[in-house]
Amino acid sequence: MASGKATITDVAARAGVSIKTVSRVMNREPNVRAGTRERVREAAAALGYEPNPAARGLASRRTFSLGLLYENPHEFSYTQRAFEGVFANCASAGYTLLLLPCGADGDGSSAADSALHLVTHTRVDGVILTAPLCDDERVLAVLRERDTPTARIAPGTIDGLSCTVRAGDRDAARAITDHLLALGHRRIAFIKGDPRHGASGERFAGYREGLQANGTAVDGALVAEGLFDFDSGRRAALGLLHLPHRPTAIFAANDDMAAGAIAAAHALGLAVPTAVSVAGFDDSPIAARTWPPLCTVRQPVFEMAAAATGDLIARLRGENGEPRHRVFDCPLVLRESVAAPATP
Amino acid sequence: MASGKATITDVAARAGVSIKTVSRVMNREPNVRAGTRERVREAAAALGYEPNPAARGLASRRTFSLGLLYENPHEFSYTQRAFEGVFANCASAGYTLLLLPCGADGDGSSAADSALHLVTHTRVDGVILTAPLCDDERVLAVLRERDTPTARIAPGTIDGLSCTVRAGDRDAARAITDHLLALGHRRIAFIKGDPRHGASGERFAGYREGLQANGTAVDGALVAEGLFDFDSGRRAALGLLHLPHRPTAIFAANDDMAAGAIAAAHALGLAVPTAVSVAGFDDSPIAARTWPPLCTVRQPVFEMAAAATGDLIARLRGENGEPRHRVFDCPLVLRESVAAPATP
DNA sequence: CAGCAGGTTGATAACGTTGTCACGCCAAGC
DNA sequence: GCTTGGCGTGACAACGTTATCAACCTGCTG
Repeated sequence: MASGKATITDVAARAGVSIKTVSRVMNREPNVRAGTRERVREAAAALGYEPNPAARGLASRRTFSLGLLYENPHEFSYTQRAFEGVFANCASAGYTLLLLPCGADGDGSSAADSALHLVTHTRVDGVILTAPLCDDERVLAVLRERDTPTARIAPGTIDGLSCTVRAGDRDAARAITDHLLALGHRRIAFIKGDPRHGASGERFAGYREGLQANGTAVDGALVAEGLFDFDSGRRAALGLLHLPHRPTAIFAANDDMAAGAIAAAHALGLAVPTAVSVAGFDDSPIAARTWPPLCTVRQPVFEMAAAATGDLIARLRGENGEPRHRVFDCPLVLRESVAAPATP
Repeated sequence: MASGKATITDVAARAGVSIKTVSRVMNREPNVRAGTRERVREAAAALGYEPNPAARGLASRRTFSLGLLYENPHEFSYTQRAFEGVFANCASAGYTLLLLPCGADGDGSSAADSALHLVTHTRVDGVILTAPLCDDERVLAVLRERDTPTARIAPGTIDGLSCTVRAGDRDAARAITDHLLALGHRRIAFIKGDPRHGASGERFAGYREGLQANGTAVDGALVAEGLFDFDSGRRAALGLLHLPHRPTAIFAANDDMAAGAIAAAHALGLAVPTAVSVAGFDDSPIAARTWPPLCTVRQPVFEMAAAATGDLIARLRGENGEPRHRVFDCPLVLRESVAAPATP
């Protein structure tokens, strides 16, 4: 049980085979007789043998590690959930995961630098990008130049080179809008997300589609700018709620901004949902912690991240030709922050 | 600029020196003439040379990577902030960071297994443990057995083997309690944290000390059990607020439970802070997102994690003999969820 | 019965660093 | 002038895998 010390040579000696055969067994390669395989397995177990990843990496020119590149402006829970999904699939596939936060100091070049550093210095086999990095041209250029297999989570556009996963943002935003309309709301405000995220445009499009399909005009005064963070949502909502003819419902493009909108309503003495309904997007942990709890759509971040990782690993193994592009449904989550408007 | 391809041999050839000298320059070793050093640097830059970490690891028996082992039950923001702190110091010291979530399925052995896997399979140079793993005897035993340098964040006890950082939990809890007492509260309830965390006991002790110093009896009926998560806080608060002679203030051992307490008060139609004050602990993002915003103490998680990492890396470099033990102050953060009690 | 195809195995050379040790060289001390 | 000792440098052997290719079986085919 002198584990951590045994090498492939020790295992080979104990099993009475060559090191190459041990290597074959450890890597599940075919063309090893069942009996031999068994002997090697026993020897490895008896010695507590674990292949040395550095030696493996040196000889095979692979690291069996993936890099998760992210920018961490506001959406910490999104990142965390994505991480869990990526990790789950990495671990089961024998890959190791490196996290690389990119400074979100607005200085876009630093993200590309980080990506470059990740690829050259750590030599990960593949990279997973989350929004908004997955639409950063400089980052993508660096990865393309190195032929680094890439998966992108929630990209704005799709290319033929990388696997992508995204939520059905437009449909989900449409579903929220339809729900509000069905309850009788007509003055529905929208707080946009960070324009650098591809999802922001899609969610806004879903909102507009819903209104138009209902024959309700889109009132520009009811559309506010936000950046996906709590405070931008709070400020946008304050503006909307100060309008002469204020909205009866506010739909924010994510939960953090919706939480800000609820705080704004409270600050103005407006009860939610009696005086104003508030809806969000994501079903992040904050959605269940506001008062009242937030009506939203559930974005399956864990599943999306896991799928992206699975597709990327399949790619690394050369298992599929064309990169996959998946779209995930976001079911409606009804909670108390939305109700029918008061009839004046 | 064929970077990602150049090896130490190419650099040596271009600079007209041996590979050993290149190695010396890249590792900042002494005894290289300034002119030689400069020539090597230029050659390396011209070729876009980056040392191959696998080869380095193989030859030096080090990986220049650290593992962050954590259990992720409820405190996702804590973990995230700790990660950022650890990463900041890793990156600047040239270390790579591996994250290893441990299944928090109550099955304690799995954490030890994860730790074992981390050390044997990935061969990290050192490990950082967050609470409550840093007090898990099996995990510690595994690491001790392998002589793996370790840093622990928020441990319950201190040993002579690992670096530790922790918050001044007792003093901070005392400060919150004193603040509530100074405002005139006498019936102050406490919601305990997860007993597996060393900090839970300390925070409770600070609460008791505060009451006793003030000559106020500790009423067992006002002490409720919690697990650091929102829902346990909500339930505990519901129980407390249903007491015949209910408390005028609730002090929860962390912010997530305090947010649950606020939700409970809302659900019962009790205004915060008019009818009941609520205080938390951590100053996590949720504290600024509740309504009203949460009075709490700021735990400098980023700084704590960064310090732990710095101490661990110093240790790996053989720079200090005895492991350091640091304690961080937690300043009071006054927000609107706490006010003087109503005078009946 | 020779020959051939394909499954099974092993010798040996990479892979790109660091560690060890030996070799010049030069200044200081006798 | 001859040691001595430290600095600067290089040759070469690790480090523990995977990759290449040849060799050896075995059972069939012609």
